[in-house]
Amino acid sequence: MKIREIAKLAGVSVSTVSRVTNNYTNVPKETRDKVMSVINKYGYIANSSARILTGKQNKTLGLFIVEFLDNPSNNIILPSIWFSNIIAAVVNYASAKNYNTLVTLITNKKALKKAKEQFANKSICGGIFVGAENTVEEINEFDRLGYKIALLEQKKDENSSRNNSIFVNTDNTKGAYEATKYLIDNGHKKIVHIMGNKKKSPTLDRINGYKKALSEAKIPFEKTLIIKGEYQQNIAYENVKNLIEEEVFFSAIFAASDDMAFGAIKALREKGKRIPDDVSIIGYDDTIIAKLENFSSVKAHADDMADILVNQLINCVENKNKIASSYIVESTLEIRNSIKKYD
Amino acid sequence: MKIREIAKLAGVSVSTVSRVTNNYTNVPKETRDKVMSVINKYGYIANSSARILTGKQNKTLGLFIVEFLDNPSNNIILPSIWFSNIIAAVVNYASAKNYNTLVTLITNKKALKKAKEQFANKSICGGIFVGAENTVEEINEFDRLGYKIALLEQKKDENSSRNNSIFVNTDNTKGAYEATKYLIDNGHKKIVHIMGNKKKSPTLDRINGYKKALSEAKIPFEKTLIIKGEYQQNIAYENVKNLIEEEVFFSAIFAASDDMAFGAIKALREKGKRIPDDVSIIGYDDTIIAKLENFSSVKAHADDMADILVNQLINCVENKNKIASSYIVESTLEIRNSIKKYD
DNA sequence: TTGTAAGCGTTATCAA
DNA sequence: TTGATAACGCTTACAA
Repeated sequence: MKIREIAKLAGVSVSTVSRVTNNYTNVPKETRDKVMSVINKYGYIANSSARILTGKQNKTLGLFIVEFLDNPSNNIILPSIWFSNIIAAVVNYASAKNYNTLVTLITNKKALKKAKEQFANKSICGGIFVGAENTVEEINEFDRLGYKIALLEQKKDENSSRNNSIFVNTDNTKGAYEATKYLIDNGHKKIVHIMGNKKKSPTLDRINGYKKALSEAKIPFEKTLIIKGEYQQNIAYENVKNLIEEEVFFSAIFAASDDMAFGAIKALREKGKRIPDDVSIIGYDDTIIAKLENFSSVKAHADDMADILVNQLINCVENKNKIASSYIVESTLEIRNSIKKYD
Repeated sequence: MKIREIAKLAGVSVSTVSRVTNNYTNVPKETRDKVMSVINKYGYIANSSARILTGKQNKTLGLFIVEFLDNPSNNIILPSIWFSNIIAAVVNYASAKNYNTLVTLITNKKALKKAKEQFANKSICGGIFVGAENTVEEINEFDRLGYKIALLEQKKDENSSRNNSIFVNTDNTKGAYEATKYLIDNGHKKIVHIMGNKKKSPTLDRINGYKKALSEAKIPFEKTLIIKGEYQQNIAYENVKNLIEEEVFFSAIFAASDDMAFGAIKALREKGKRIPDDVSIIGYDDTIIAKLENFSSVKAHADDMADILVNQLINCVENKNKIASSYIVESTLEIRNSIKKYD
C-alpha cells in the first residue's frame, strides 16, 4: 500500500493523506476520518526512506561503541560486561520513548565515518558515543555540523565550544578519592593504582582522586606504584605479575576498572597472594564480575547514565532550541570482603 | 556532497558515478580512477535512504526482543542477563560482517507491526527474533511475504512451510534430560521442575526431558512437583515458597531457567533451607547468575547461537537462493556445588 | 562505454 | 480546506 493508492481509495489527493498521517491541523475531522478508515483497513504504513528523503526526522538513535583495536579481529563487546550493560540499558530507555536504536561498533578511527554517514543520511536523529577517547576530533566535527550527540565519559573541552553535545560523567575524582581513602583509613600506606588508557577522560581524574587521598593523609606519592592497565584485563594481569616479580612491596590495589581489578586478582592468585589477607583490592564500575569475585568496587551506575544519555538526547532532538549540557552521576563505594584492616 | 556534484566535478554523468560506487564492471579503470579520486577528495557517501528507495538492500539486521508484558512500563531487558548477552553477541557478530543492528523491543502483539514496517520499508534486510512465543502468527506471515528471518528458540511448525526462516535451538529435551538424570544418579527421587511459559517452544521440551529421565529411572511422575515460573524470578520465588508452605516434600529442583532457579534459591533461603544440604538445584542457560550464586546449570551457549543466527541470516540474505534451515546448538551440563549426593 | 530520463514514495510549496 | 507538482538523491532501463 502506497500513499497514492490510499488517496485514490479515500477519494482525496496524496497531499491530504500526507496531512492526515502527519497529524496536521488543517484537515477537518470528516476528511480525516474518511482517510483514516482506509488507512486502517489496508494497514498502510508510510515508507520511512521516502520520508527521510524529504527531510523528516527518523525516530532512531545511533549508539556507537568506540574502542580502537590493535587487532581488528578481536571481539570487543562480547567479553565486556560494561559495554553489554550499556547497550541493553540504552535500548531499553530508547524503546520506552518509542525510539529504535541502531548500534554500530567502531574499532578504528576510519570507521567513525560510519557515524558521520548515518547523521548525514538522517538515518539517525541523534547519536550516543560510548568508550570514545577524549581526543577524537571527528566528534568535535559532528558537533560543529549541528548533529545532536550525547557522550558517556568524555570531558567537555573548554576550548572547543560544544553546543550540541550532552556530557554524562561519573564523579571520577571523588570515586577514586573515596576508594583510596577507604584503603588508607584501614591502615594501608603502600597502595598500587592500576590506571587506564590515558586518552580516555576518566583516567586522569581517577589518578587525581588517588593522589588527593594520599596527600591528604600525608602519604608520599610513589611513581612506581602507578602501573598501566589500559582498561584491559590481560595488561593489568601482566603488569601486576611484573610488580610482584620485581619485589615491589604493596598491601593494597586500587584499579580504575573491574576488568583490570580482575586481571590483578588472577596475577595475585598465581603468585600465591591471598585476598584480602596479603593484598586488599578495590575496582571501579561495580560490574557483575565484582560481585562474582566478591571484591569492592566504585559503583558507576550504568543504568542511570544510560537513562540520562537517552532522555537528554531525545529532549535535545525534539526541542530544537534546548541547550545541551553536562551531567554528573554520583558514584558510590560498594564494600565487599576484599579489604584487610590494619590497626 | 551529492552524486550530481561528484559527477560534475569528475566530468562524467551521474550514472557513471553510480556505476563506480556500485562496483559495476562495465566502467574502464581510467574512468573509475577519475571518479574515485573526486569521491575520495570530497568524502562522498551515497545517501542510504535514496538507495533504499530504488530497491537496494540496506546492510542492517533487525534484532527484535519479544516479550509480551502485562505491565508495559516494566523494564524487560534491563534485568535480563540472558537478553543482554544475546543483544551484545548479535551486535558483535553482525559488526564483524559489516552489518549494523537495529534493535527493537516488542512488548505486545500490536508492536509486531514495527517489525513488518521495517521489512516493508527495507530498513532492514533480515530480522532476528528472540524470545517470541511459538504461536506468533505474524512471524509466519513475515515468512510468507518472503522476509528473511532467523528465530532463536522457536520450533519449526511442520504444518506451515517456513521457507525463508532459519531456526536455531538448543537441544532442550536432552539438556533437561541430563540435568534430571544427574539429580537421579545422585540419589534424588522427589525432584521439582519449575517450568516456563508454555507458549514458548523450549518449555514443553524441557518438561519432556525431565519426564524421560524420571521414567527411565522408574520414578513415578508427580503432577504436584511441576510448578509454574513463567521464566520469571518473582513467580518462581512465590511458587516455591507456596510449595514449602504446603509441606510438599522434595530434595531437588530442576528449573527451566537460571532466573527461575535464582527465584527458587531466594525462597529456599527465606524458609531456612540450605543448598545443597537440604535442597539440590540445577538451572538452565548458565548465565552469570549461576556462576555468581554457584549453582549448577545447563549451558545454552548464547554466543554460539548468536553467531549462527547472524551468519546464517546474512548467508540467506546475500545468496538469495539459499534454502533456510534448522540448527541445534548442543547444551552441556555445568556442575557446581549445588548438588548433594545420597547413597 | 556513457548519458538521459523515469521512477522509488514521500513532503512541501504554491495556487486555487 | 484541498490539489498539482517539484523536490529529496539515488539506481536503472534504454538509447546512443
